[in-house]
Amino acid sequence: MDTEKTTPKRRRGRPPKDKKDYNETREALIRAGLESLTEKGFVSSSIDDVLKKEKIPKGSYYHYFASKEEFGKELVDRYIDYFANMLKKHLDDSSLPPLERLESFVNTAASGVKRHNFKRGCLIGNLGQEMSSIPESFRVRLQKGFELWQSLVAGCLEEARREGMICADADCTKLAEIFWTGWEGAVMRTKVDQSEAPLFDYFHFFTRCISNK
Amino acid sequence: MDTEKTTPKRRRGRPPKDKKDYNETREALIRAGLESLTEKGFVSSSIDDVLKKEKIPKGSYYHYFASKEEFGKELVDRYIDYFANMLKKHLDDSSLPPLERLESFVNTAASGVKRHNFKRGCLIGNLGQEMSSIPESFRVRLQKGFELWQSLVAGCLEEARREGMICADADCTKLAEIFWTGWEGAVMRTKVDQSEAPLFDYFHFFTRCISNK
DNA sequence: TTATTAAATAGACCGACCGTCTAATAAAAT
DNA sequence: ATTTTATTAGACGGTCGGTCTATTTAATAA
Repeated sequence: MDTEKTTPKRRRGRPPKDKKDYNETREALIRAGLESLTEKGFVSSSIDDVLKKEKIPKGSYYHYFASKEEFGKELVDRYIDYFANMLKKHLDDSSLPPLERLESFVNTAASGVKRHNFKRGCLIGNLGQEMSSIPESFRVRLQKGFELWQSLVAGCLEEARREGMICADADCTKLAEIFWTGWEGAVMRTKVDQSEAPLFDYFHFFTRCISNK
Repeated sequence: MDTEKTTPKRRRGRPPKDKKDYNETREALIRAGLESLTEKGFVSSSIDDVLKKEKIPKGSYYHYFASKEEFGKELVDRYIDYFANMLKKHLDDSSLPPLERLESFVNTAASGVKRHNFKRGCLIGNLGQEMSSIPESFRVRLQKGFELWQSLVAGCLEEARREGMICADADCTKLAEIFWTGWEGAVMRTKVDQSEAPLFDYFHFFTRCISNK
Protein backbone atom coordinates (compact mmCIF):
# COMPACT_ATOMS: atom_id res chain seq x y z
CA MET A 1 0.00 0.00 0.00
CA ASP A 2 2.37 2.65 1.24
CA THR A 3 5.09 1.39 -1.05
CA GLU A 4 2.55 1.09 -3.83
CA LYS A 5 1.62 4.74 -3.42
CA THR A 6 5.22 5.93 -3.56
CA THR A 7 6.31 3.69 -6.45
CA PRO A 8 3.37 3.63 -8.86
CA LYS A 9 2.82 0.35 -10.72
CA ARG A 10 4.35 0.38 -14.18
CA ARG A 11 1.66 0.62 -16.81
CA ARG A 12 1.70 -1.15 -20.15
CA GLY A 13 3.55 0.25 -23.06
CA ARG A 14 7.12 1.08 -23.87
CA PRO A 15 8.77 2.47 -20.77
CA PRO A 16 10.44 5.85 -20.97
CA LYS A 17 14.11 5.70 -21.75
CA ASP A 18 16.35 5.09 -18.81
CA LYS A 19 17.31 8.45 -17.33
CA LYS A 20 20.94 7.77 -18.07
CA ASP A 21 20.35 7.05 -21.78
CA TYR A 22 17.95 9.97 -22.07
CA ASN A 23 20.57 12.29 -20.65
CA GLU A 24 23.25 10.86 -22.87
CA THR A 25 21.34 11.72 -26.02
CA ARG A 26 20.33 15.09 -24.68
CA GLU A 27 23.93 15.86 -23.75
CA ALA A 28 25.09 14.86 -27.21
CA LEU A 29 22.69 17.39 -28.72
CA ILE A 30 23.89 20.01 -26.29
CA ARG A 31 27.54 19.36 -27.13
CA ALA A 32 26.86 19.63 -30.84
CA GLY A 33 24.82 22.77 -30.27
CA LEU A 34 27.54 24.39 -28.18
CA GLU A 35 30.08 23.77 -30.93
CA SER A 36 27.81 25.19 -33.57
CA LEU A 37 26.77 28.34 -31.72
CA THR A 38 30.32 29.05 -30.59
CA GLU A 39 31.34 29.12 -34.22
CA LYS A 40 28.35 30.47 -36.10
CA GLY A 41 26.04 32.03 -33.58
CA PHE A 42 22.34 31.31 -33.24
CA VAL A 43 20.80 32.32 -36.56
CA SER A 44 23.34 30.49 -38.73
CA SER A 45 23.22 27.33 -36.66
CA SER A 46 20.43 25.08 -37.85
CA ILE A 47 18.77 22.25 -35.99
CA ASP A 48 19.61 19.98 -38.91
CA ASP A 49 23.31 20.82 -38.58
CA VAL A 50 23.28 19.83 -34.94
CA LEU A 51 21.31 16.64 -35.64
CA LYS A 52 23.68 15.66 -38.39
CA LYS A 53 26.69 15.91 -36.09
CA GLU A 54 25.17 13.41 -33.70
CA LYS A 55 23.16 11.34 -36.19
CA ILE A 56 19.92 12.01 -34.32
CA PRO A 57 16.59 12.24 -36.14
CA LYS A 58 14.37 15.30 -36.05
CA GLY A 59 11.62 13.56 -34.14
CA SER A 60 14.01 12.81 -31.34
CA TYR A 61 15.12 16.41 -31.18
CA TYR A 62 11.61 17.57 -30.38
CA HIS A 63 11.39 14.89 -27.78
CA TYR A 64 14.20 16.58 -25.86
CA PHE A 65 13.62 20.25 -26.69
CA ALA A 66 10.37 22.10 -27.24
CA SER A 67 11.80 24.46 -29.85
CA LYS A 68 14.99 25.96 -31.22
CA GLU A 69 14.51 28.87 -28.86
CA GLU A 70 14.35 26.59 -25.81
CA PHE A 71 17.37 24.70 -27.07
CA GLY A 72 19.19 27.99 -27.47
CA LYS A 73 18.41 29.02 -23.92
CA GLU A 74 19.75 25.72 -22.63
CA LEU A 75 22.92 26.21 -24.65
CA VAL A 76 23.40 29.73 -23.33
CA ASP A 77 22.98 28.56 -19.73
CA ARG A 78 25.29 25.60 -20.21
CA TYR A 79 27.96 27.69 -21.89
CA ILE A 80 27.85 30.30 -19.15
CA ASP A 81 28.31 27.62 -16.49
CA TYR A 82 30.97 25.70 -18.38
CA PHE A 83 32.92 28.87 -18.97
CA ALA A 84 32.48 30.03 -15.37
CA ASN A 85 33.93 26.73 -14.16
CA MET A 86 36.84 27.02 -16.51
CA LEU A 87 37.40 30.59 -15.34
CA LYS A 88 37.28 29.53 -11.70
CA LYS A 89 39.93 26.90 -12.31
CA HIS A 90 42.25 29.63 -13.43
CA LEU A 91 41.22 32.42 -11.08
CA ASP A 92 41.15 30.24 -7.96
CA ASP A 93 44.60 28.82 -8.56
CA SER A 94 46.33 29.97 -5.39
CA SER A 95 49.70 28.74 -6.62
CA LEU A 96 49.86 31.86 -8.77
CA PRO A 97 49.56 35.55 -7.95
CA PRO A 98 46.13 36.93 -8.95
CA LEU A 99 47.04 38.72 -12.16
CA GLU A 100 48.99 35.71 -13.35
CA ARG A 101 45.86 33.66 -12.89
CA LEU A 102 44.06 35.98 -15.31
CA GLU A 103 47.02 35.58 -17.64
CA SER A 104 46.70 31.82 -17.37
CA PHE A 105 43.09 32.12 -18.50
CA VAL A 106 44.15 34.35 -21.41
CA ASN A 107 46.77 31.80 -22.47
CA THR A 108 44.22 29.02 -22.43
CA ALA A 109 41.73 31.08 -24.37
CA ALA A 110 44.36 31.99 -26.94
CA SER A 111 45.33 28.40 -27.57
CA GLY A 112 41.64 27.55 -27.85
CA VAL A 113 40.90 30.06 -30.60
CA LYS A 114 44.10 29.01 -32.37
CA ARG A 115 43.23 25.33 -32.16
CA HIS A 116 39.94 26.11 -33.88
CA ASN A 117 41.61 28.15 -36.63
CA PHE A 118 40.17 31.39 -35.37
CA LYS A 119 36.68 30.28 -36.40
CA ARG A 120 35.27 30.03 -32.92
CA GLY A 121 34.80 32.70 -30.40
CA CYS A 122 32.58 33.17 -27.39
CA LEU A 123 29.04 31.84 -27.67
CA ILE A 124 27.75 34.65 -25.46
CA GLY A 125 29.60 37.29 -27.46
CA ASN A 126 28.23 35.82 -30.67
CA LEU A 127 24.67 35.95 -29.42
CA GLY A 128 25.16 39.37 -27.86
CA GLN A 129 26.12 40.68 -31.28
CA GLU A 130 23.07 38.99 -32.81
CA MET A 131 20.79 40.48 -30.21
CA SER A 132 18.68 42.30 -32.83
CA SER A 133 17.91 39.07 -34.67
CA ILE A 134 17.34 36.54 -31.93
CA PRO A 135 14.56 36.14 -29.37
CA GLU A 136 14.51 38.92 -26.81
CA SER A 137 14.24 36.23 -24.12
CA PHE A 138 17.98 35.57 -24.54
CA ARG A 139 19.08 39.04 -23.53
CA VAL A 140 18.74 38.76 -19.77
CA ARG A 141 20.51 35.41 -19.83
CA LEU A 142 23.43 36.88 -21.74
CA GLN A 143 23.57 39.73 -19.27
CA LYS A 144 23.57 37.40 -16.31
CA GLY A 145 26.33 35.43 -17.93
CA PHE A 146 28.50 38.49 -18.29
CA GLU A 147 27.72 39.50 -14.73
CA LEU A 148 28.74 36.09 -13.43
CA TRP A 149 32.01 36.08 -15.31
CA GLN A 150 32.68 39.65 -14.30
CA SER A 151 32.11 38.79 -10.67
CA LEU A 152 34.73 36.04 -10.91
CA VAL A 153 37.25 38.42 -12.40
CA ALA A 154 36.33 41.05 -9.81
CA GLY A 155 37.14 38.55 -7.06
CA CYS A 156 40.53 37.96 -8.58
CA LEU A 157 41.17 41.69 -8.86
CA GLU A 158 40.14 42.19 -5.24
CA GLU A 159 42.77 39.70 -4.21
CA ALA A 160 45.30 41.53 -6.35
CA ARG A 161 44.28 44.72 -4.59
CA ARG A 162 44.68 43.12 -1.16
CA GLU A 163 48.17 42.08 -2.16
CA GLY A 164 48.97 45.60 -3.24
CA MET A 165 49.31 44.65 -6.89
CA ILE A 166 46.77 47.19 -7.93
CA CYS A 167 45.71 50.52 -6.39
CA ALA A 168 43.97 50.41 -3.08
CA ASP A 169 41.19 52.60 -4.42
CA ALA A 170 40.57 50.54 -7.57
CA ASP A 171 36.91 49.74 -8.26
CA CYS A 172 37.30 46.03 -8.96
CA THR A 173 33.71 45.52 -10.04
CA LYS A 174 33.97 48.26 -12.60
CA LEU A 175 37.39 47.09 -13.79
CA ALA A 176 36.07 43.56 -14.24
CA GLU A 177 33.21 44.90 -16.37
CA ILE A 178 35.67 46.82 -18.48
CA PHE A 179 37.92 43.79 -18.81
CA TRP A 180 35.07 41.71 -20.22
CA THR A 181 33.83 44.48 -22.47
CA GLY A 182 37.18 44.72 -24.16
CA TRP A 183 37.79 41.01 -24.02
CA GLU A 184 34.73 40.32 -26.15
CA GLY A 185 36.00 42.81 -28.69
CA ALA A 186 39.36 41.05 -28.68
CA VAL A 187 37.73 37.67 -29.25
CA MET A 188 35.86 39.06 -32.25
CA ARG A 189 39.09 40.52 -33.61
CA THR A 190 40.76 37.12 -33.53
CA LYS A 191 38.31 36.00 -36.22
CA VAL A 192 38.91 39.03 -38.41
CA ASP A 193 42.70 39.12 -38.00
CA GLN A 194 43.10 35.32 -37.86
CA SER A 195 45.44 35.85 -34.93
CA GLU A 196 45.46 35.51 -31.17
CA ALA A 197 47.39 38.78 -30.85
CA PRO A 198 44.32 40.89 -29.96
CA LEU A 199 43.80 38.77 -26.83
CA PHE A 200 47.32 39.31 -25.57
CA ASP A 201 47.44 42.95 -26.64
CA TYR A 202 44.26 43.71 -24.81
CA PHE A 203 45.25 41.76 -21.75
CA HIS A 204 48.68 43.39 -21.50
CA PHE A 205 47.20 46.83 -21.89
CA PHE A 206 44.60 46.10 -19.25
CA THR A 207 47.04 44.75 -16.68
CA ARG A 208 49.62 47.43 -17.35
CA CYS A 209 46.93 50.01 -16.69
CA ILE A 210 45.69 48.57 -13.46
CA SER A 211 49.03 47.45 -12.00
CA ASN A 212 51.03 49.21 -9.36
CA LYS A 213 54.50 49.45 -10.73
CA MET B 1 32.58 63.23 -86.08
CA ASP B 2 34.37 64.27 -82.98
CA THR B 3 31.10 64.70 -81.18
CA GLU B 4 29.96 61.41 -82.59
CA LYS B 5 33.02 59.69 -81.22
CA THR B 6 32.49 61.16 -77.78
CA THR B 7 28.70 60.65 -77.74
CA PRO B 8 28.06 57.36 -79.50
CA LYS B 9 24.84 57.12 -81.52
CA ARG B 10 22.00 55.59 -79.59
CA ARG B 11 21.38 52.04 -80.57
CA ARG B 12 17.99 50.34 -80.76
CA GLY B 13 16.29 49.03 -77.75
CA ARG B 14 15.19 50.34 -74.45
CA PRO B 15 17.61 53.01 -73.39
CA PRO B 16 19.41 52.59 -70.07
CA LYS B 17 18.00 54.54 -67.17
CA ASP B 18 19.35 58.03 -66.88
CA LYS B 19 22.60 57.89 -64.88
CA LYS B 20 21.12 60.12 -62.25
CA ASP B 21 18.06 57.92 -61.77
CA TYR B 22 20.21 54.78 -61.85
CA ASN B 23 22.43 56.12 -59.10
CA GLU B 24 19.48 57.29 -57.09
CA THR B 25 17.98 53.83 -57.03
CA ARG B 26 21.32 52.22 -56.33
CA GLU B 27 21.97 54.65 -53.46
CA ALA B 28 18.55 53.93 -52.03
CA LEU B 29 19.38 50.22 -51.94
CA ILE B 30 22.69 51.00 -50.32
CA ARG B 31 21.08 53.15 -47.65
CA ALA B 32 18.53 50.49 -46.85
CA GLY B 33 21.25 47.86 -46.80
CA LEU B 34 23.45 49.90 -44.45
CA GLU B 35 20.57 50.26 -42.03
CA SER B 36 19.78 46.57 -42.13
CA LEU B 37 23.33 45.28 -41.71
CA THR B 38 24.08 47.76 -38.94
CA GLU B 39 21.19 46.29 -37.01
CA LYS B 40 21.08 42.63 -37.95
CA GLY B 41 24.36 41.79 -39.59
CA PHE B 42 24.74 40.04 -42.93
CA VAL B 43 23.07 36.65 -42.52
CA SER B 44 19.88 37.99 -40.94
CA SER B 45 19.51 40.80 -43.43
CA SER B 46 17.63 39.58 -46.46
CA ILE B 47 17.53 41.12 -49.89
CA ASP B 48 13.76 41.17 -49.59
CA ASP B 49 13.98 43.27 -46.42
CA VAL B 50 16.10 45.82 -48.20
CA LEU B 51 13.85 45.86 -51.27
CA LYS B 52 10.76 46.30 -49.16
CA LYS B 53 12.19 49.39 -47.49
CA GLU B 54 12.67 51.07 -50.86
CA LYS B 55 9.80 49.44 -52.78
CA ILE B 56 12.15 48.06 -55.43
CA PRO B 57 11.46 44.76 -57.21
CA LYS B 58 13.78 41.79 -56.98
CA GLY B 59 14.73 41.82 -60.61
CA SER B 60 15.89 45.38 -60.30
CA TYR B 61 18.13 44.42 -57.43
CA TYR B 62 20.13 42.09 -59.67
CA HIS B 63 20.37 44.84 -62.20
CA TYR B 64 22.39 46.88 -59.73
CA PHE B 65 24.21 44.13 -57.84
CA ALA B 66 25.46 40.82 -59.13
CA SER B 67 24.69 38.98 -55.89
CA LYS B 68 24.09 39.40 -52.20
CA GLU B 69 27.80 38.90 -51.62
CA GLU B 70 28.73 41.76 -53.98
CA PHE B 71 26.11 43.95 -52.36
CA GLY B 72 27.57 43.11 -48.98
CA LYS B 73 31.05 44.11 -50.09
CA GLU B 74 29.74 47.42 -51.35
CA LEU B 75 28.00 48.01 -48.04
CA VAL B 76 31.15 47.19 -46.08
CA ASP B 77 33.24 49.59 -48.16
CA ARG B 78 30.65 52.33 -47.94
CA TYR B 79 30.23 51.95 -44.21
CA ILE B 80 33.98 52.05 -43.64
CA ASP B 81 34.27 55.29 -45.60
CA TYR B 82 31.21 56.89 -44.10
CA PHE B 83 32.42 56.07 -40.61
CA ALA B 84 35.97 57.22 -41.38
CA ASN B 85 34.59 60.59 -42.52
CA MET B 86 32.52 60.92 -39.42
CA LEU B 87 35.55 60.03 -37.29
CA LYS B 88 37.70 62.58 -39.10
CA LYS B 89 35.16 65.30 -38.40
CA HIS B 90 35.63 64.65 -34.71
CA LEU B 91 39.34 63.85 -34.63
CA ASP B 92 40.39 66.74 -36.86
CA ASP B 93 38.49 69.32 -34.85
CA SER B 94 41.35 71.59 -33.84
CA SER B 95 39.10 73.64 -31.59
CA LEU B 96 39.38 70.83 -29.03
CA PRO B 97 42.37 69.13 -27.40
CA PRO B 98 43.00 65.69 -28.95
CA LEU B 99 41.52 63.48 -26.25
CA GLU B 100 38.41 65.63 -26.11
CA ARG B 101 37.99 65.03 -29.81
CA LEU B 102 37.87 61.31 -29.14
CA GLU B 103 35.37 62.03 -26.41
CA SER B 104 33.29 64.01 -28.86
CA PHE B 105 33.19 60.97 -31.12
CA VAL B 106 32.18 58.77 -28.17
CA ASN B 107 29.35 61.17 -27.28
CA THR B 108 28.06 61.10 -30.83
CA ALA B 109 28.27 57.32 -30.97
CA ALA B 110 26.44 57.03 -27.66
CA SER B 111 23.58 59.20 -28.77
CA GLY B 112 23.42 57.18 -31.98
CA VAL B 113 22.99 53.82 -30.29
CA LYS B 114 20.49 55.37 -27.91
CA ARG B 115 18.49 56.92 -30.72
CA HIS B 116 18.18 53.46 -32.28
CA ASN B 117 17.08 51.87 -29.00
CA PHE B 118 20.31 49.93 -28.62
CA LYS B 119 19.39 47.77 -31.63
CA ARG B 120 22.10 49.02 -33.89
CA GLY B 121 25.80 48.69 -33.51
CA CYS B 122 28.73 48.77 -35.86
CA LEU B 123 28.25 47.13 -39.24
CA ILE B 124 31.90 46.07 -39.30
CA GLY B 125 31.73 44.67 -35.78
CA ASN B 126 28.56 42.78 -36.68
CA LEU B 127 30.17 41.19 -39.70
CA GLY B 128 33.40 40.54 -37.86
CA GLN B 129 31.48 38.49 -35.34
CA GLU B 130 29.72 36.63 -38.17
CA MET B 131 33.01 35.88 -39.86
CA SER B 132 32.46 32.11 -39.64
CA SER B 133 29.15 32.30 -41.49
CA ILE B 134 29.78 34.85 -44.20
CA PRO B 135 31.93 34.78 -47.33
CA GLU B 136 35.64 34.73 -46.57
CA SER B 137 36.05 37.52 -49.12
CA PHE B 138 34.73 39.98 -46.53
CA ARG B 139 37.50 39.40 -44.01
CA VAL B 140 40.24 41.47 -45.59
CA ARG B 141 37.83 44.34 -46.12
CA LEU B 142 36.82 44.28 -42.48
CA GLN B 143 40.47 44.23 -41.49
CA LYS B 144 41.29 47.18 -43.73
CA GLY B 145 38.36 49.02 -42.23
CA PHE B 146 39.64 48.55 -38.73
CA GLU B 147 43.13 49.56 -39.82
CA LEU B 148 41.83 52.76 -41.38
CA TRP B 149 39.85 53.72 -38.31
CA GLN B 150 42.75 52.80 -36.07
CA SER B 151 45.10 54.97 -38.10
CA LEU B 152 42.77 57.95 -37.59
CA VAL B 153 42.72 57.40 -33.85
CA ALA B 154 46.50 56.89 -33.84
CA GLY B 155 46.91 60.29 -35.48
CA CYS B 156 44.84 61.86 -32.77
CA LEU B 157 46.84 60.09 -30.06
CA GLU B 158 50.09 61.24 -31.65
CA GLU B 159 48.92 64.80 -31.37
CA ALA B 160 48.00 64.17 -27.75
CA ARG B 161 51.50 62.83 -27.23
CA ARG B 162 53.07 65.88 -28.87
CA GLU B 163 51.09 68.04 -26.49
CA GLY B 164 52.34 66.03 -23.55
CA MET B 165 48.88 64.70 -22.72
CA ILE B 166 50.08 61.14 -22.91
CA CYS B 167 53.49 59.58 -22.28
CA ALA B 168 56.24 60.41 -24.69
CA ASP B 169 57.00 56.74 -25.17
CA ALA B 170 53.43 55.67 -25.87
CA ASP B 171 52.98 53.46 -28.91
CA CYS B 172 50.08 55.29 -30.52
CA THR B 173 49.51 52.72 -33.24
CA LYS B 174 49.21 49.95 -30.71
CA LEU B 175 47.02 52.03 -28.39
CA ALA B 176 44.69 52.85 -31.27
CA GLU B 177 44.35 49.13 -32.04
CA ILE B 178 43.53 48.44 -28.44
CA PHE B 179 41.05 51.28 -28.35
CA TRP B 180 39.12 49.83 -31.28
CA THR B 181 39.33 46.28 -29.96
CA GLY B 182 37.65 47.28 -26.75
CA TRP B 183 35.35 49.75 -28.44
CA GLU B 184 33.77 46.99 -30.54
CA GLY B 185 33.17 44.99 -27.39
CA ALA B 186 31.55 48.05 -25.81
CA VAL B 187 29.28 48.51 -28.81
CA MET B 188 28.15 44.90 -28.54
CA ARG B 189 27.49 45.35 -24.82
CA THR B 190 25.17 48.27 -25.49
CA LYS B 191 22.80 45.82 -27.19
CA VAL B 192 22.93 43.32 -24.36
CA ASP B 193 22.70 45.88 -21.53
CA GLN B 194 20.36 48.25 -23.42
CA SER B 195 22.56 51.08 -22.21
CA GLU B 196 25.23 53.41 -23.53
CA ALA B 197 27.21 53.04 -20.29
CA PRO B 198 29.69 50.49 -21.74
CA LEU B 199 30.85 53.09 -24.27
CA PHE B 200 31.59 55.71 -21.65
CA ASP B 201 33.01 53.24 -19.16
CA TYR B 202 35.42 51.86 -21.71
CA PHE B 203 36.37 55.27 -23.00
CA HIS B 204 37.01 56.66 -19.51
CA PHE B 205 39.10 53.66 -18.58
CA PHE B 206 41.08 53.94 -21.77
CA THR B 207 41.80 57.67 -21.46
CA ARG B 208 42.54 57.42 -17.75
CA CYS B 209 45.10 54.76 -18.57
CA ILE B 210 46.88 56.60 -21.31
CA SER B 211 46.75 60.10 -19.82
CA ASN B 212 49.54 61.89 -18.09
CA LYS B 213 48.07 63.13 -14.86
C1' DT C 1 2.38 -16.52 -26.34
C1' DT C 2 -0.38 -12.87 -27.98
C1' DA C 3 -2.60 -8.55 -27.51
C1' DT C 4 -2.48 -4.08 -25.79
C1' DT C 5 -0.42 0.07 -24.72
C1' DA C 6 2.77 3.97 -24.46
C1' DA C 7 7.33 5.88 -25.55
C1' DA C 8 10.84 6.67 -28.84
C1' DT C 9 12.29 7.19 -33.41
C1' DA C 10 12.20 8.15 -38.48
C1' DG C 11 11.59 11.21 -41.55
C1' DA C 12 7.86 13.17 -44.68
C1' DC C 13 5.53 17.22 -45.13
C1' DC C 14 4.29 22.08 -44.72
C1' DG C 15 4.60 26.99 -45.20
C1' DA C 16 7.78 30.64 -45.06
C1' DC C 17 11.83 32.56 -46.47
C1' DC C 18 16.04 32.71 -49.12
C1' DG C 19 19.11 34.02 -53.27
C1' DT C 20 19.19 33.52 -58.13
C1' DC C 21 17.39 33.36 -62.66
C1' DT C 22 14.29 33.70 -66.62
C1' DA C 23 10.23 35.45 -68.91
C1' DA C 24 7.53 39.44 -69.62
C1' DT C 25 7.19 44.18 -70.30
C1' DA C 26 8.72 48.75 -71.61
C1' DA C 27 11.08 51.95 -74.40
C1' DA C 28 13.73 52.99 -77.79
C1' DA C 29 15.50 52.82 -83.17
C1' DT C 30 14.73 50.99 -87.71
C1' DA D 1 5.15 46.86 -87.23
C1' DT D 2 9.44 44.72 -86.09
C1' DT D 3 13.71 44.39 -83.78
C1' DT D 4 16.56 45.22 -80.08
C1' DT D 5 18.08 46.24 -75.41
C1' DA D 6 17.08 47.57 -70.53
C1' DT D 7 14.23 47.03 -66.65
C1' DT D 8 10.98 44.71 -63.92
C1' DA D 9 8.02 40.86 -62.16
C1' DG D 10 7.90 37.10 -59.96
C1' DA D 11 8.85 31.90 -60.58
C1' DC D 12 12.01 28.54 -59.04
C1' DG D 13 14.68 25.31 -56.28
C1' DG D 14 16.77 24.98 -51.90
C1' DT D 15 16.89 25.57 -46.86
C1' DC D 16 14.74 26.40 -42.66
C1' DG D 17 11.98 25.48 -38.22
C1' DG D 18 8.30 23.16 -36.81
C1' DT D 19 4.59 19.62 -36.94
C1' DC D 20 2.72 15.40 -37.76
C1' DT D 21 2.02 10.59 -38.64
C1' DA D 22 3.68 6.00 -39.22
C1' DT D 23 6.69 2.65 -37.54
C1' DT D 24 9.34 0.44 -34.22
C1' DT D 25 10.38 -0.79 -29.69
C1' DA D 26 9.72 -2.22 -25.05
C1' DA D 27 7.06 -2.87 -21.62
C1' DT D 28 2.67 -5.17 -19.06
C1' DA D 29 -1.77 -7.66 -19.02
C1' DA D 30 -4.47 -11.24 -20.44
